[in-house]
Amino acid sequence: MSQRKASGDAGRATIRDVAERAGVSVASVSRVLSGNYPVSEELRRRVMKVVGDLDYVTNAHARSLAGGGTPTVAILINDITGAAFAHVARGVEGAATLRGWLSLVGTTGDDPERELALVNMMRQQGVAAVVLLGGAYDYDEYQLRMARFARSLDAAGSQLVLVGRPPLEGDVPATTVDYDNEGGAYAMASHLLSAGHRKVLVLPGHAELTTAQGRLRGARRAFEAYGVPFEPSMVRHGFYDYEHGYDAVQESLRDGLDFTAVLAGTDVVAAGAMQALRAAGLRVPEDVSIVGYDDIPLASQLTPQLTTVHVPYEEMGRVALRAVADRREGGPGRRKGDGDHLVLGTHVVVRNSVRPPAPRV
Amino acid sequence: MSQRKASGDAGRATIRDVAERAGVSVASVSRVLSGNYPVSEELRRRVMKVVGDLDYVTNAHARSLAGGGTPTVAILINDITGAAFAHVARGVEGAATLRGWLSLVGTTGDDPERELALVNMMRQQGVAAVVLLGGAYDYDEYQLRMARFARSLDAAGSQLVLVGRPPLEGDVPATTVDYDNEGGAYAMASHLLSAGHRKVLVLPGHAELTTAQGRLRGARRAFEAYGVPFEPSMVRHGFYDYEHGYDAVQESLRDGLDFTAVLAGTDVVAAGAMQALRAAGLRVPEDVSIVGYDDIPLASQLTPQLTTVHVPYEEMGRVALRAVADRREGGPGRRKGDGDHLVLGTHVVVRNSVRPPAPRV
DNA sequence: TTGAAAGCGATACCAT
DNA sequence: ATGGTATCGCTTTCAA
Repeated sequence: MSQRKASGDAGRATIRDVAERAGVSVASVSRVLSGNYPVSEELRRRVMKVVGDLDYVTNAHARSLAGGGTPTVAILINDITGAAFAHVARGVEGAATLRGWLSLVGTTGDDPERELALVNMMRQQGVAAVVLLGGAYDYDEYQLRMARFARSLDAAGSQLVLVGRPPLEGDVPATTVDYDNEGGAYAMASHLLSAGHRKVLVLPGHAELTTAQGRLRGARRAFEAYGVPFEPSMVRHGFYDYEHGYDAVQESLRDGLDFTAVLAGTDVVAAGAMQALRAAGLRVPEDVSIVGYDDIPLASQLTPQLTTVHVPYEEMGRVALRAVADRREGGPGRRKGDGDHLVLGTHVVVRNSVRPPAPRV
Repeated sequence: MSQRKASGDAGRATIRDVAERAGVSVASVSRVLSGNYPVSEELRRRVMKVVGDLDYVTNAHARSLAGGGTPTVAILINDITGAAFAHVARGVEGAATLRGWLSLVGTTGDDPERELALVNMMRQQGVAAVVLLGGAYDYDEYQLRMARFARSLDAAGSQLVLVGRPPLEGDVPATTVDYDNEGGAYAMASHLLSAGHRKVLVLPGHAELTTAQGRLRGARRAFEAYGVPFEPSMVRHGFYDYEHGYDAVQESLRDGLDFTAVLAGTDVVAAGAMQALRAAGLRVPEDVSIVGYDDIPLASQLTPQLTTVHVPYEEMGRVALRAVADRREGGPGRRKGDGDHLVLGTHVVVRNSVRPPAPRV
């Protein structure tokens, strides 16, 4: 009987417990378990037997400290509840798990304080990378903030990855995985214009949000291309939620705005708009056409099914993780400190929510 | 200049770097940072200055090893993409963050192998608890599997928490946070019956899934209470997805089944059913009524808005985390090894998808 | 192939 | 109030 522990049940078994009980050295146990070193069949057998008996698992903290350790990615998001987030997260988590990596998740709730606290927490954890998800509110301070994160993480041997927002300015050690936001909006608006719509209610999202800005730019460009004047009065800003879509349409109707189509900033906003239209006795798409953006499952679950812009969220997640992994292994011909910028394509998915405008009354 | 590191930039700064540079002992630095010990103002100032300059953060692994460390909860789920999951996760994550805890996330994809691998991985991480989310497929092996998880985790000073599924049988050290699944189904079915419906198409979900079983039981009990015969031929099993709802209704229609209402196992299934009904030229709720289950945002975004059963997902998440925290601190009058079973209430949310059945043709 | 021992970075006990 | 140091559990030279 060993002196310390009466008889092996106090707390968690350690590698030493396994070694003693198997009558071998801790080094040997370590080697058997890591599997990255030649060991005799006999040794492996004896060790594994004890490991099974004791239901032993390695202490990840000790392992990390000593050099080994499972890489971990941290996913940070404003609100875990969005469908778009879920798909990016699935992409990241799936790719991470495939490589045996772990995924941490944190929500910032749009609070810079919490964001900072979380980034530091992740830095303490020694994560391989911090992945920031979703559009950002591009205030003055924002660029500095992110640059600081990037450098802190980089200095600690970690990385900052921005997903779904524009790359940072200047020479900042961060990777960006983005999608052709403006292009998608351009194509979507063109679709509406080519169907004959000229009076379009535009609900791009919150004015300070990078994604909303891009979508608005794309729409405006399409109008220009079609030689159709873009009326600022037809633009209503607001959050990317159902209520905003509902309220914006309801108010526009009340204000006597004249429109034959709604270009919504997201599918959820489109859903709200649709409901408001119907509440006002208007039919979709017979009286008013509606298009969304994101192509989350909701888009095809609405009636009529929504014509929208497909964004490859899950793939973005996978791409982000691959970028992290590549970079860790000293990516091909890539200076450390270099910022990568990857852009994935978007495309319009035509369903049943658009019809040519009804002849003017 | 110290001998090892040329000049403080190799990798991450350690507590020793901070101590040297501040001209104090590592013990002092530790005390300043932990803040759980009296230190002079002067010392604190000097240390914090250096900490700022070096952008130092403590190594979480070392800290854990040495005794301290941030508690972490692991959330395990089949598919991260479900709305119900998102809300439970938000509850858990929110409550965790509130306490300064971290949240790990893993997806099992319905694969027992991956589930086991993940549980072990979490055990290695020394998590405070593993929270398993969502209904389970209750095969024979299931109970044994979970019991094994529970004991392993318990032996390692961790915990197993089951959320959204029935408690385990026997004396297993696991906590269960569940909702009144059967009661909700009973109420929902009663609502339909009291509106006059007698021919109801029931889509409870996959037959082996605990949640589906409970919902089916609830429905059956309601029929009995109303003295209405429950026709097995009116029940169609399938996955909890949009396609199942669509296909089940389409096939039922094709098979000439006679029904005036659909009792769907989830809101998503209801959405699919709704679409299929409309594709067949039937109006909701004028021709056929529909009810769902879960009360995810989708339910109120559909047209007509769905009458459904509200499940307090987010609260379940919070409750689960609180249970973990309580237990860690030696919960009030609770033997270690005791399994807790918490059940939250559900209730029907009446919206616009139900009408009394149309007079028979 | 296997074992002994030196760290990894922090905490906390024991001195001072 | 502050400093020295054993220790946490594991990996990894270095020897044998």
